[in-house]
Amino acid sequence: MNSRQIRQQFLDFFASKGHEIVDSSPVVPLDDPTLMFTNAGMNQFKDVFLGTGSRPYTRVADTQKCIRAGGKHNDLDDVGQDTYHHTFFEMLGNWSFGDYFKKEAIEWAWELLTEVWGIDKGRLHATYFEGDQAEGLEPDTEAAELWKSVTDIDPSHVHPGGKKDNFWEMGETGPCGPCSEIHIDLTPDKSGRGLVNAGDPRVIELWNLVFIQFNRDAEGKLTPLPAKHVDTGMGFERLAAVLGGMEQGRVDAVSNYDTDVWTPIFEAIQKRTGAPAYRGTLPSDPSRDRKGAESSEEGTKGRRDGGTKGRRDGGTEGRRDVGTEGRTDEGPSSFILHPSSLSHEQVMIDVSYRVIADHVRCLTFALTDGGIPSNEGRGYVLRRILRRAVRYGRQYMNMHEPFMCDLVEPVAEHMAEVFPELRVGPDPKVPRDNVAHVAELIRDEEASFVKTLDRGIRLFHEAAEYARKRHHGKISGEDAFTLHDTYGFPIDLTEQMAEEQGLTVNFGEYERLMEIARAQARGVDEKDLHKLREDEEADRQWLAKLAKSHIEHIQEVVNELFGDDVIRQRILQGECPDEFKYDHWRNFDTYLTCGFEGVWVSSKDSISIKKGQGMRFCVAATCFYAEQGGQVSDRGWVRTRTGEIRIDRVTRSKVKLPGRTLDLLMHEGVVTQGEIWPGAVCQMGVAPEHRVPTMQNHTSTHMLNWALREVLGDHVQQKGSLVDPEKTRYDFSHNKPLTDEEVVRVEQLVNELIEKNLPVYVEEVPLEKARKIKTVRAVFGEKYADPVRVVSVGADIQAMIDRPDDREWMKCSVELCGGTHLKRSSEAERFVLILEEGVAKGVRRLVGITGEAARQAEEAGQALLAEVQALAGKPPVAPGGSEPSRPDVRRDKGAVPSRGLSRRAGTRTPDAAELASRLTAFHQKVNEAKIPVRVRRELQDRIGALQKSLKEQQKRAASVTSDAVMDRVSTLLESAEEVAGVKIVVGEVPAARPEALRSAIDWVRNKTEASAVLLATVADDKVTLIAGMSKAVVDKGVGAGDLIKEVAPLIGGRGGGRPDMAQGGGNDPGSLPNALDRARIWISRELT
RNA sequence: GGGGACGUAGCUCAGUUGGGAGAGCGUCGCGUUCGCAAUGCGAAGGUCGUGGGUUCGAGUCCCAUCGUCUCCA
Repeated sequence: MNSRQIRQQFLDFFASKGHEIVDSSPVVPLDDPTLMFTNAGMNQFKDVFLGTGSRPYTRVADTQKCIRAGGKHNDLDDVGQDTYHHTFFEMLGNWSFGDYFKKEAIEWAWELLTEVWGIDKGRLHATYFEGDQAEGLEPDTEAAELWKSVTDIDPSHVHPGGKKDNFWEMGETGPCGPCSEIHIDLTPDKSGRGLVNAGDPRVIELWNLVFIQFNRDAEGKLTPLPAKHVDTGMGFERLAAVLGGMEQGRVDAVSNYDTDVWTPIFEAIQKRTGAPAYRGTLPSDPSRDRKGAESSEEGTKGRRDGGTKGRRDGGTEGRRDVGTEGRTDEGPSSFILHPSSLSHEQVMIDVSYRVIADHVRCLTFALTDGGIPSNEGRGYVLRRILRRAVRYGRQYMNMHEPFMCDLVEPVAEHMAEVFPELRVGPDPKVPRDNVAHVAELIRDEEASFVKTLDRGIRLFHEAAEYARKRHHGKISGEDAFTLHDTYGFPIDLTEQMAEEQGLTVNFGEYERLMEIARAQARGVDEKDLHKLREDEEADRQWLAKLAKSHIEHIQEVVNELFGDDVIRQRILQGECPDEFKYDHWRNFDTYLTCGFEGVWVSSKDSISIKKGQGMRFCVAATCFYAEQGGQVSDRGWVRTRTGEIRIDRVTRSKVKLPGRTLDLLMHEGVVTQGEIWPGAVCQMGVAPEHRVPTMQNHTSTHMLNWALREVLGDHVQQKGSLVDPEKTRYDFSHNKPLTDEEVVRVEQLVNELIEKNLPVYVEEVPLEKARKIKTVRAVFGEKYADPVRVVSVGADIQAMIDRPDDREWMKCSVELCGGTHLKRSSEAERFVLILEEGVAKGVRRLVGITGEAARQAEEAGQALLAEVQALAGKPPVAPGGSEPSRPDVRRDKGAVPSRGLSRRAGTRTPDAAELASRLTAFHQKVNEAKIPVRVRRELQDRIGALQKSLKEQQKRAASVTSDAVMDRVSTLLESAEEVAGVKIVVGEVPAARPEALRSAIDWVRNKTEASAVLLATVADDKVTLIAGMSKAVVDKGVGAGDLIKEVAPLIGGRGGGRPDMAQGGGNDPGSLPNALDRARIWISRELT
């Protein structure tokens, strides 16, 4: 029986019991940011258990892709060390939503295990919840009795279990209940009954049946649920191993890796790496050996049994390892094998097989479902998983080039039949060559990890050098920590490399630092989290109170206000109908129930909220749009007989009441006139200056989305969007910047739709039908209501439903959307893209504006274009452009500087300087301006060109001023005084850049045997001094730095530098002549 | 969410109380050679991520911001 059959038999079995068989939900839950990865079968049904969602069926079963890494359940460090930890696995499960309960769950589990799969009943044990006094929970005798009555289990195989193992909770609050686990005894003689729940690998849990029957509230109190649910989970890989082991008669040595779930992947690994074949050996005691494994805290769960289970087949004794005998506590020899023919390296090769196979499966599924390796969050977990595998491959299989990417295809080949998304990607409507896509992502990651490793190796050598010379051959814990913390160099690699060089690592110190760092991150985190929880809790309680009061009060008045029976009924249920937001948003009569200003105010309290005070309140029904689906909430006003409120924001808050959950629409605002009494009839309206541009932007977002796919291709997927009155911001998958042509084309297509004055169709349609329409855009991972609202620009929705496959619809924007839209496309007036940028690898962001704002952006763009034209139109005439070439003084040190240009030089420099500053200012202006992308790009090109030509001018100007300086300096040199064989060159020179002065000094020093030079220039009332001394002068003890220190104070400044070259300055040009005189005197005195 | 590091030439990087922006590779030019490889000489190439601040003077110090890497949760 192969694994494929086992999976199918499970599904078939529950189908035969009336279960709907559904697909696994994506393993990367893009729509649930609180959850890193799907880590249990029930994840996709969470809303059902919480009472916030429902399904068209009450019995369901599936095999769910799960990842346990990085979150609360983190098995990453254990993978490879034993036979049963995985980062990725399948969870088989069956559920009942208020349908069957304990009896059937137990009966069917027993039937499947014993009758369908024929597991020896003598090996099966069941546990039930023994009760908990502190919680006031009774033992689950119901389950215990059922085991004995509906199955033929040996009654002595039914064991009680404590809260830890037999009471399941989703979180700190919420649905929970007792559970009953089925364990299997793998001891050869079936003697394992004492080992149930003892954490012994010989008796392991196979299937967990959870009976959800309570709800835990914020105070920790448990109340029975009206609808009781069943939630079960059975690890597929483990099941396959157990069934396989029984079939082959080696129950005492089952390993998850010895099944056909893994063998094809192992074969692919061997083929790709050329490593010796997998032999199934295990490290004797992984927790004692950090080699090749992440360091881990002592006593990590699941480690205690590491060496007791070996694989034994084909009679080869060497494949077994023995856990305890001869164990040493240090050094590389702590893997003890029996017989001793297998070395540490050979064992690590087997560990590597398991690590690589597990991780490549995990990555293939995660990346397929939309995960991307990155440096934070779940992406970072994926990166770490990849790196862990790559490191094992590198260390033990000698793979120094990307290889993980080549294993994606074998995984797909093996599993795509069950999970077709491995071939075509997560969205069958947008098929892609997923294997190539995933392999490419992995290849990139592998390549960049090699970079990180190389950098780490370099730093390691520095640390090793220091250790050898100064630290008795011991790499300090601090260095090891820095290598790990800052440069991501794994500690075990540091240790291994140290060992190779005969060095050791101060591991204790490293761990101490690591612990401090950990505690720091956690401490802060916990504090924040605590605060957040408290705030949330306070708010939650307030909302619950408000909701209760709202419902009570609304009963009394609803009849006076709403004639429509259906709507009245909904209001009475506590719902706040808000469909009025689409068509009646300008003016709407409703009823305001509760208010808030620091304290909670009930509708019946005779307390009013006065002018200037803020409030949050509910209404019977509303015409306001609440924040949702990327569109911001409306703003507007509410008026009662006594006062007026300005509404700034409307949010949707879930409130849990006994037995149900309410979606409260909370209006937030400030009283602007009079006072407001809770419980008043009121009139409300949305501010059109806020709403209209928002609608323009939202409808344009849809047209943009469509245009992008037209221009760029079908790979364009929405990655996020934000619509407010100012703009629409749209993130989408695309791996390179849009070209100028693409930007123009996209904008043009949208504007064409606007000009066509197309009607915008809106209709509520059954989800199933809506999804069938060709071209309909749904956001991947998003959950939609049923029926769903379909919004189309230009295509009649009924016609689309009638002919969903018609290619005609590809020419139209069709989306599932609950937002507010225009009636006709022309109301958007005009569409302009004002930003195009990258926001993450493979994701671009566009920002568009419409209507009046778009027009203004166009105008601003044209104005700037005119401005740049003006800047370019009258560039200062380049001086000396047509002059005959001059000797370059810096190159030709002996040349006499040419004369005759000095008069011009001083006057030309400011022109270039002015243009430079104007250009900088203009650049700044362009950066801040709200202008079309295409205009911005053109402006940037123009600015770049101007900067280039400006630079050339400046260069020419600089060479002119340096000529002027050289003129002056050569005059100074001719008339220079000589003291003790040293030419003293001191004087003021024309304004020039410091570089020109320095090269002039170099020129003098080269020209003379020995010289002391001090040059000064004045610009903008500031004096710059530069001094230089020949080596001979420095040798005499006369330093340039000393000279500057002597002179600079005289002109009200300071300075300093090295003996051979120094700079200084001041802001008193008036006293410069005096200062220069003093300099000459000082130099002469120092020389004699 | 919290911590650390890094942004300098096309690439890889150096730049030490704040005082002349550098190296190697690559590119280009000129030699040596029948030609190639090899090699000699020479040159071009930099808003030191961006914006403020301190200073006579900032790649270097301070603040902010963007980007990249990395550890922890």
